[in-house]
Amino acid sequence: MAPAAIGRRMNRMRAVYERLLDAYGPQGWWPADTPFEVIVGALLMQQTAWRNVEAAIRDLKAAGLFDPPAIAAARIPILRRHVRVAGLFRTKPVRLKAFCRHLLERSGGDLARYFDRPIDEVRADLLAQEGVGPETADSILLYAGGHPVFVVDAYTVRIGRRIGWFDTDAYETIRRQFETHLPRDVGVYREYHALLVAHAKAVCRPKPRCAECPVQTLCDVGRRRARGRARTIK
DNA sequence: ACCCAGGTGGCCC
DNA sequence: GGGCCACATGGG
Repeated sequence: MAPAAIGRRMNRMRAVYERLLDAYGPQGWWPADTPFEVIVGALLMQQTAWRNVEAAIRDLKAAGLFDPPAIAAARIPILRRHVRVAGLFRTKPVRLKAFCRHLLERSGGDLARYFDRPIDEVRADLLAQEGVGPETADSILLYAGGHPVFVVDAYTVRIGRRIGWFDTDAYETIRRQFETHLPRDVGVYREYHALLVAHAKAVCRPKPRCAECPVQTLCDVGRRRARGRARTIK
């Protein structure tokens, strides 16, 4: 794409960011006290309402099971009891425990040390863990490790498609698009992703509530797509 | 009684 | 590369 076109796309992505920020305010994500809590939340969150993840985290804390050594040493039936509320209870406890064991082996459970490598190396290491796909890996990198990667989730895909920014759900394609057109800034990446989630929960639902949409800019762009002017950026 | 939730891994072609 | 499926609880 020509530099001028990249510039226009960049301006539009930043304009939408400003609109979202005006509409919903700073989200201050990720909602966690420590990097480790980000990791636990990311592993339990998959395909589950956040409310239930919070309950599971509270339960684990109350049981004294909230650091890598404790979880790595816990028996699966015990872990299962505490995370059951987060669903998928046959896989999540096993993956959580295995991940903590890996953290211990890799860096003695020291997360600062774990993340202190080139992004690509940490990302590959995360993706090699059972139950860690691209979104979970990038959530951990961005919100726990402070690495500048843009997180793509189902909400990002839904909103982006409706706006007409892309016509695909290919994770890497969409991630590259955001990272290409935004400044490489951890703060912006964190806030943008959180704002997209806020927007999806508020009005950009499976059945959109466009009449109540406080971010008219998005609707304007959406109308362009409705007239067949959408373009997928390669 | 549905549908949905901040996915992932295992299939298949 | 893409499409479909099971996984499991809890809330609307």
